[in-house]
Order: sequence, then structure tokens, then C-alpha cells
Amino acid sequence: MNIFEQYLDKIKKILLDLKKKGNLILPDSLEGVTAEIPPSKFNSDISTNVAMVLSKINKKSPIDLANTLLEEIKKNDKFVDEISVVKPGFINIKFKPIFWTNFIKEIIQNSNSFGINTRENKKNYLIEFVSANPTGPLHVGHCRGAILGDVIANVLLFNRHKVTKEYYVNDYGNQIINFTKSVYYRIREITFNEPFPKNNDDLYPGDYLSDFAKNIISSNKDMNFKNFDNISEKLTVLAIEEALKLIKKNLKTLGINHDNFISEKKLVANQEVEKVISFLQKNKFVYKGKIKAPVGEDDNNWVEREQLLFRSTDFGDDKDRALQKSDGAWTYFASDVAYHKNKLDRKFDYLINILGADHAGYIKRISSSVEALSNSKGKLICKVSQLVKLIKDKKPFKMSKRKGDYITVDDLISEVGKDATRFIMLNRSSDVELDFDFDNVIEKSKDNPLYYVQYSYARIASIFRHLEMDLKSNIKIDKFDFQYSDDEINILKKISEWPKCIDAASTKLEPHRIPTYLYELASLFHSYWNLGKDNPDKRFINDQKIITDEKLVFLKAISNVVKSGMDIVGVSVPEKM
RNA sequence: GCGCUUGUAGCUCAAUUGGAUAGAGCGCCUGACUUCGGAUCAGGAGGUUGAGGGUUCAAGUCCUUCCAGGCGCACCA
Repeated sequence: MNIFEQYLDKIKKILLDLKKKGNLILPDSLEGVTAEIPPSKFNSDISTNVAMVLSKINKKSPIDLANTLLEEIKKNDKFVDEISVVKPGFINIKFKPIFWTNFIKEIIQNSNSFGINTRENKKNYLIEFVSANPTGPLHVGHCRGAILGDVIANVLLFNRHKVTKEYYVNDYGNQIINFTKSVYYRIREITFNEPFPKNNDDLYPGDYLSDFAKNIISSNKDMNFKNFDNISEKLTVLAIEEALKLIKKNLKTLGINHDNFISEKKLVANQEVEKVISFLQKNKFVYKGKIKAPVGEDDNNWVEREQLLFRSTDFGDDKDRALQKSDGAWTYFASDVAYHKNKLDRKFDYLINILGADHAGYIKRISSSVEALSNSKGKLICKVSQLVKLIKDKKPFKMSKRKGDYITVDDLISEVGKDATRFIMLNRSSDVELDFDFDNVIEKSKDNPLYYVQYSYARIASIFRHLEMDLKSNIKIDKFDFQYSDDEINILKKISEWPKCIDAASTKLEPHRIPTYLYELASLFHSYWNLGKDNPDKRFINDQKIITDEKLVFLKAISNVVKSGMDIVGVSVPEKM
């Protein structure tokens, strides 16, 4: 039920009729023609720019054309109450109240599908997100991208697309060796009482490694930890298992659940890297050559080497990128290309990658590789989530308390909770840096958007509680002959925008639109609620008298949208707060 | 130096995919509690959308040149 789509259809039909009669010239596509909510000052319900879009081709002024169309619309639409042409050439329409009665009837009877875009073709998406190195717990830096990816998946799923959520496990390469060694030293610390090496920058100093060590010792009693080389392979597997166990626990705490965990190590073991590179070689995207030193960096110890390179400059990258290290091992990039080949082979319509701001520079080369692999047909979309600035006592504070010791997801959730973390991390566009104010997110006031939205739901729940009704169950109404007031229609108008909000969030992959929308809806609701103080007619319950079906349906419609939005964001809507 | 990205009210941010007189919250000023939950609401002040140029019927939004901040520019991952 998208009244804007419906209205656009109506207008297009009128346009085609006029064209048939020879009264109008139409371009090949009507793409630029839109139906929108006009700014509130116009006191109107829907507006269209059609006259302005068609004025040039018809050699008529937008105003004249609008006036002609106005007459046609008036003739064809029985719901029009007032219709007018406004300055540059907009046609504004105000509906009769019956329109809104029909609208609320429709969305109450189809509450499960309200908001879903039923017209677009359903696609198959793969979304890769988090993909943090399996060397320790998730920290705050991972959080925003994790939530962004999860909620994008939720929006797409809500819109009935097919979505696979995937985590790429970087369990191959130097850092994993260093990580395993670090775990090994912690094991020696425990079993042989040897101190953990100091001043070794390659090692991971975090305390959590001691827990990994303890777990490994206690579940591998027959293992001999005296010689690293003898056990390094097995220990690598065990250490990564420990790290992944912790990461999965952190993800669960955040309410995030991936479908697949894809191992880089397995890709390498299955020769997928060799295969993809020979594929690229056949198509002349790979060559042996040297990379030039970066400009502007002074006195560096740049060593020019001949190595296997990928021609990412063919696709607009700054320089070609190395695929193989001097010791013969694959670079991270090489196995990531193999991973993306693997993704492409699985025939998704779209591949989405969620990256942190510090990896934005990586986008060009990986998208280049996808173009090379798919003959420019693979649809890779990279979303970057900007940094989160933590604020406490009105002051920013550092993520890293001391070396290797970050504020973890666990720390964050135990302090402010899952709901606040998810809602606030999502409340802003992913393109801008986010201030995460600890004091504010746990505040129970309107300054905290989460509570403000939850409170609107709780208020509605409290009405249903007074009436001894269950807000969650459907209400049955025999007669829908309601008349809603202007205040109520105002909120219904906002509700009519819900499918538009979902549509934008889904097609632009911008889920922050949902918390923003919910806040606006909650705000209208709180205003309306307070009207009851001066005007008993506006109250939902008065002197123990039970409210009308009209108002019950109205409240139900609001709470449905709030609930459905909060479900997508992944936060709770308590009935009591 | 190069690439990506951001710049909107004192502060933090929206802005219906290019629409109309650019909107919210915080802060500031004024008001509403014998409450269907005041964890709320009503009103006021506050703007050359970083600067210039261009495209368009229409630009915060697109192009371009500057300015400023952030991130990144190896065989790390």
C-alpha cells in the first residue's frame, strides 16, 4: 500500500489518455515524474511535478500545463477534495477524509505487508560485513559497520529480497602466525611460568590471550607445548577457534547472526587463488612488474621489486596492486580476489561489502578486480562506515586505554545495552562521523531518541493495558465508517510515508532513514497525545469510558509501524518502561 | 603530492534520490503537571547550506576550481 505509487499510476493513465487524444506530447520515459508529500505549509496531501517535467517538450508553461492536468485529475479522481496549481508548477491535492479512512482500513487489514515494496523485482544479495581479523574480541571500531551491515540485511529481508550474510575470516598470513605465537607465549607463561616477551611489536599483548591459552591447555591435555614448531599448525587452528568463538559471542550480544563464515585459509588450500590468477592472466590483467614508490613520502626505505601485479589502473586505480609476496605467499589482496571470484560464481544479483573508513582506499582495487573477473557485469557495492567518536563527560576519550587493550563490544553493551548501541549507531548516515555519547545514550529522556521512540510505543501499550486488550493481536472491526480529525490525518500522512522510507533505505542502502523516520512519527504522536490535556475529546480514555474503535485502530496503526521499524533496526519495544 | 570522504543554525545532525519559503534535537528565552505514563508537550529567537563558477524550468543535492577537517596511500590485514 504505497499511496504515492498508486497516485503516480493514476496520473500516468491520465497522461496516456491525453496523448491518445493528441492533446499531449510524452517523452519516451516518465521517469522524472514523481508524487511526493508537499511541505506542510501548503496544507495538502500529495503533490506532483508532472507539469514541470513535461512543459518543455509540450512548449507550454508549467503553470498552463498544470491547469489543464488539474481539470483532468478532478474529473478522474473522486477522492480529491481540493486541487490547486502552485508557483513553479506543482499540482497539489488534498484528499477527502474518506481517503484516509480507506487508507487506514487497508493497512490494518494488511498489517503484515505494510511498507513492503511489492512491485520491485526481488533480488538475491550477498552482504559481507564485520570480517574482523580472528585474533581477538570485537571492539567498538567494529561495531558500527557490524550494525550497519546487519540492518541493511534486515531492510532487504523486510522488502522480501533474498539475503546471505557472510563473514570473511582472514585466517591466513603473517598476522595469524604472530597471533599464534602470542598465544603460544601465553601458554608458556602459564605452563612454564615464563614471562610474556616485552617490546615485541609483532606480538598481540591483550590479556584475552591468556584466556585463549587456558582454554587450549585445558581441552588439550595430551599436547606437548615445549616446542612451537612441532605444534604450530595445530595451535594455529586452536587459537583461531578460540578467537572465532569469542567473536561469535560478541556478535550474538549485538544481535547479529551471519549465515556463512568463509575461511581465507581454505580458499588458499583449495588453490582458488591460483585458479583466479590464471584466469586473470589469460585475460591479460596480470603481469610481472615493479610498483613505483609513493610520491611525497620522504626518506623511506622503499625497495623496488619485480612481482606479480594486477592491472587495477585499467579500471581507474592509482597503481597496480601486488598479488604475491617475495616469499611466494599470496597477498591479502590476491586471496580477496579469489574470494570475490567465489562470490561471483555463486550468482548473486548484488554483492555488498561493508567496510570501515580506514579501508576505504581498498575499494578501488577490489572493485577493479570484480570488473575484471565479471567483464564489468558483477554488481559490487561498497559501503563505508565512518568513525565513531566516543564521548564521556562531554569529552572525547580514546579507544585504546593502553596498547592492545581496546574498549570491546562487551564493555560497550554491558554499559549501555544492545538496544541503545544499535539505535544510536544507526541514527546517523554512515557517511558522517558519529558522536557516541555514553551519558546521552543511557539517559531516559527525550534527548535520547531511542527512549523517545520506545516511549511512544509504551504509551500506546498502556492504553491497551487499561482496556485489558492485547496490543499484539489483531483487532476486528465490523464497520470502517470512521471520520478522522485533521490532527489524526496528519499522523496518517506520516504513516503513508513509511513505504517511501523503506524504499529509500532499501534501494540506497541507507538504514539510518528508519530511526530518523521513527523519531518523527513518535514526535507527532507525543504532540497528539498531549492535545488530550486541554481537550477531553482527544483523549483515548476518559472517565473509565472506553475509547472508540476509530481511535483503537488509529493507535494500532501507529504502533504497528513503530514495531515494524524497531524490528528492522533490531531493538526492542517494551510495553512498560 | 595523490585518492576517497565530509563541510547545513552556537553544538549534534535531517532533508522524500534534482523540487516549493532548507527542517529536527540540544543549548538559550517564555509557558503547560488534580498525568489515558510530564520519561511529555506548546510558543520564541537562531541560516548567504565552506567560497567562487557552471548545467537545469528548478541545486544543500549534479559538474568544475579553490578552502578546511577526517581516512588512506608497501610484500600488513
